[in-house]
Amino acid sequence: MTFLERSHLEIIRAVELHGTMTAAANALHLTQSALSHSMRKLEDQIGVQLWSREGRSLRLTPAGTYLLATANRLIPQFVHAEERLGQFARGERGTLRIGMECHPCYQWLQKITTPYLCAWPLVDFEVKQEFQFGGIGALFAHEIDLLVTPDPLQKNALHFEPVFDYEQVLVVSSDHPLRDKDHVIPRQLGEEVLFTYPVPRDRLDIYTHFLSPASRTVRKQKVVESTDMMLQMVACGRGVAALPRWLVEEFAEKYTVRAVQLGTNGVHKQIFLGVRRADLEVDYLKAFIELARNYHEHPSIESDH
Amino acid sequence: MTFLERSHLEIIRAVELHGTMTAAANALHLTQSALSHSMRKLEDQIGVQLWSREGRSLRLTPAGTYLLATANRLIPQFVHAEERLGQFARGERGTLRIGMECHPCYQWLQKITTPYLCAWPLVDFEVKQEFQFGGIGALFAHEIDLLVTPDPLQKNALHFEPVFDYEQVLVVSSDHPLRDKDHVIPRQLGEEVLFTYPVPRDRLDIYTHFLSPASRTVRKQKVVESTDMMLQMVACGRGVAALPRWLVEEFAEKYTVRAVQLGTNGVHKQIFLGVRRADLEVDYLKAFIELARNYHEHPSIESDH
DNA sequence: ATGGAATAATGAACTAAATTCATGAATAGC
DNA sequence: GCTATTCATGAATTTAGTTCATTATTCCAT
Repeated sequence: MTFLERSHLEIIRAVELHGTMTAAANALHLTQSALSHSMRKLEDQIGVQLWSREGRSLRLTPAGTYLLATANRLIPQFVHAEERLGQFARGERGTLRIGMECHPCYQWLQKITTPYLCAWPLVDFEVKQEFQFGGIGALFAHEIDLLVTPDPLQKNALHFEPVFDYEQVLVVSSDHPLRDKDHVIPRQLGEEVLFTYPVPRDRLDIYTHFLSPASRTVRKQKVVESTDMMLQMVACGRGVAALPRWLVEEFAEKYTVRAVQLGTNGVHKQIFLGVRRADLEVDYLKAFIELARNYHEHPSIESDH
Repeated sequence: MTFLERSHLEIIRAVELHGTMTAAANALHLTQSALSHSMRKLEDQIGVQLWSREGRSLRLTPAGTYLLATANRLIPQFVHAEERLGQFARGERGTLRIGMECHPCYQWLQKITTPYLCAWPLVDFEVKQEFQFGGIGALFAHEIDLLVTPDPLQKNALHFEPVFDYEQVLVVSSDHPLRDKDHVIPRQLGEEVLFTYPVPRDRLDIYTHFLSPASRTVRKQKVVESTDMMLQMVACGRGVAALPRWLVEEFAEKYTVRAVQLGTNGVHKQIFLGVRRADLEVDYLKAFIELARNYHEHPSIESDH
């Protein structure tokens, strides 16, 4: 009943990677014959060809294509599991895979990273930003170990920890009419060009917390990839943007822009750290959350250098 | 370097599920000794205990807990992959990639699609219309599996099946001078505006089978993207077009247009389904050709509702 | 306490499976 | 055509996994 082995997945990947069975066999330190026997047996068992043999070359059938996709998904997880087991063995135990679900989070993360890496030199650090099934899905699927997000979710198996409060503000150029206003109201953006990161509107605070509740919109929305680019455009009067206040202050020397409060009360946000509850015991993970929680209490001190 | 096998994952799951190694061994149709040896070897290789042996019972270590979580995540994916490969084997699942070489073919295809998708719910369906090296080239290059074309080609490795006969007619508005003619001759289009799909003239039947043989042309040719747009323009007297008769009848309720025979004998065409001969064995492909062949025999019945 | 039942560990014998070796057939490129 | 390369195949061989038989431990009932 169970035919499929890790070795089959390794082989189909290697054949795809190296082009021929012979080359794949060398790469795997096996003979071409071994691969041929092994895969032929699998084909017999599942009852479908993985490759169509055309002349002396192999072409993946739909079934083969599917199996290759499966292999590309599963093998890295085997490799990662072995790595982590090795880390358990050496008592280091740690690849910290962090997922980011918001652009400003990334700027914040960079401030935490340096002190953490110093304190935990043996912990490998990976940051991912794209998730097929969202950040929460990535946590569950063990693609990541820690999720940085503004949207916590009440789940039994997950724990969310608030680590950073910030205010989302409007960024305008230093000669913009709104520059010295105490605050701005949605109507005042009606004729503006708004620069945003390339994400859906329902993930942009300026829409969900400011424009949309007032049923207002801007003249035009333009997406830019990077914060630098965004501030550059704003600085030279091409439009406005919405960013965390601390981020604007950070870039104050580089770009001459002003921050204006959004609405009469301001838009106040929190960043959360999500983690699988089972991992709350893991030392190097616990330490990261601890560091993050303590760090946000003195952001002004750190940024005053 | 690669220790971890599917069997290890199966074992650690079974031990957790059944409580003891002995029970797990029975469930897996192996002996207790086999499991003990197998897991012991893995522990030696990775250098860390998976269970702490407390008396005669096993308690998972942190490393073991991690491996169990990995197993619970990966094993179901193996099982699912095997199920899907089984579906491929039984011809239930595949990807049917269809290439279209003519615009009216597309309308025809849509009529086949619905019954086919119902009959083969697990077959993925893709339709492509642009080919770098033509439809035949796309078939050879395995870009597509099925080519819908009016131009069959005698090739050893390919099989072409006629699936649909139709008559290409001139479409005019309901107050056009030609509306009640028995047929139209090339000269009578000399002052007309002709709407066509955006393809080269040598792929347009009205040129290859009607105008060009008589060395005639129209006053002006205008291209439009869609059949709807084409009929709309014709209906309001902006020009004429050439379409399959059944297509015109299908749109008769929506647009008040008339069909007039092209020339004394009419322009009669066939649509062919091209397939690689090697694929004639594939169930879900065979079924599509079968369905297409049977469907065209009663087009009038279907369109009379 | 103590014997019996159940557990996992261990080493040797055995079995099955995977791998290699040697070879053949097909084919792409020169 | 010829050569080099590719994948397939069958038999021989090696490796790995499994069982068998046994031991040590421990849990539990008496």
